[in-house]
Amino acid sequence: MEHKEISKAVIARLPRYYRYLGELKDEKVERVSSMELSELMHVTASQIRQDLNHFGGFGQQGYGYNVAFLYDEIGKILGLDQKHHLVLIGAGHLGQALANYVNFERRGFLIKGIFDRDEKLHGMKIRGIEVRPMEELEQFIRKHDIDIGVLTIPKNGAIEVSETLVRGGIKAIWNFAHVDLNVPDNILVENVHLSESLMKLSYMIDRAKER
Amino acid sequence: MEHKEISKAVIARLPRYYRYLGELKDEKVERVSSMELSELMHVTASQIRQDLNHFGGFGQQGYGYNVAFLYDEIGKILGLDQKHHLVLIGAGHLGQALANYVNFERRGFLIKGIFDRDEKLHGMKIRGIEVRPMEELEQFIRKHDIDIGVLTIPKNGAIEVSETLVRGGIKAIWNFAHVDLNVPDNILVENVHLSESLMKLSYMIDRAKER
DNA sequence: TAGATTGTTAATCGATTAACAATC
DNA sequence: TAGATTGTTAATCGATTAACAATC
Repeated sequence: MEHKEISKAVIARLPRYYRYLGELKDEKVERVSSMELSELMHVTASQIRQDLNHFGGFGQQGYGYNVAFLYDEIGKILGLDQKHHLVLIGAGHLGQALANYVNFERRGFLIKGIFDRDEKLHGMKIRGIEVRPMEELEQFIRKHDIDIGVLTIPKNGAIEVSETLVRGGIKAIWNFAHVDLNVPDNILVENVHLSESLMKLSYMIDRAKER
Repeated sequence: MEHKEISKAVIARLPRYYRYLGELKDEKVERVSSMELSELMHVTASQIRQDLNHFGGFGQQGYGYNVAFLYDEIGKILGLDQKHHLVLIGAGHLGQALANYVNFERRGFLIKGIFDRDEKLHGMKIRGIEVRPMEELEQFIRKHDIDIGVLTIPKNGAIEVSETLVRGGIKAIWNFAHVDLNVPDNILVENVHLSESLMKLSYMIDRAKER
């Protein structure tokens, strides 16, 4: 599959297509046209076709798209046909929320280890996974071939832990700490800054009021 | 303050400016130029100036921007000088993570009530806030002048609860459930779809591999 | 005043939408 | 075959970057 730098905007829309197609598939819908999908998702049919064509022709003229096929193809594009090994750093509520979220596992994201600074938590099990001390983190990544580190710790420790993750050979960091990590270029970072999301909402509320 | 439809992209960047300015302020930095900030944040100086000028001239030629002043101004734009009243629906791990996050409160986001379907949780207190039954939700919103409903429940219940929130007179919904809510136009929705965020990361990992 | 740096206009770049020929 | 709908090119729209005059 060739690809000449697909824009972030396109990629950001793929999971949403995937979700809608999954729902259609569950409803046993066999085919869908870009126009039907467009009405369902409130985006233009043109955008759907344009987006999908970045990855090759999944549809068929006069017919539309086969739901199950397109669902699988987008899944492959998103790498959901592969297993990813994660470690979770920070066994607080947020960490536990993620660890308990069954759907991640269903999509191939397997939490292999959980780490926390607090020794009172060590040995405790969350969904069968033991909480380990930070000292073991670097070794653990190496030994268990971990792809993704999930940072659910306060921002103070985040930078230091991100360096440990990098030393261990992680490929990507899913960062919930409210800092921008400064990692080498080949390490991928996806930030989830919840307070920034809330501030956006706050902005919108105040504007809406004025009208 | 006039404003002619400021784009979402600009607004999405404001909280990040706010964060960096807060840090500079804590370090007792008095002034900052768009170029200094640009290097710190890895964005163009041009973009910073362009963004800020949507809201009026906060800087001064030959000087730059006063950190404390700009911090406050952006805070006001984001509505952080005002109190917002929230209710949290879903007292699971994610809900508890949010309820325990002190910084929200510091920024004026006050959790007034927590609701859950599970009656075993009723009466339990999270950071001093009692968990209440869903039946009381609509009344509670009206009575306590609630702005924002936070949905930290599985997607099955989310649509129904969002309707209750709307009936109660909520202004905005911070939605962590993996569905798109279909609410009236005047209700604002900010989605946090964690699994979609993780899928983006997965996509990037698989691309990086191929090179 | 001279130097620095903003505010703002103009140029570029990229993403979205529209249109339509290709084709199932 | 005729009708439908894609794949794809072209047109539009918007966002980012560059440039520079205004001004502190």
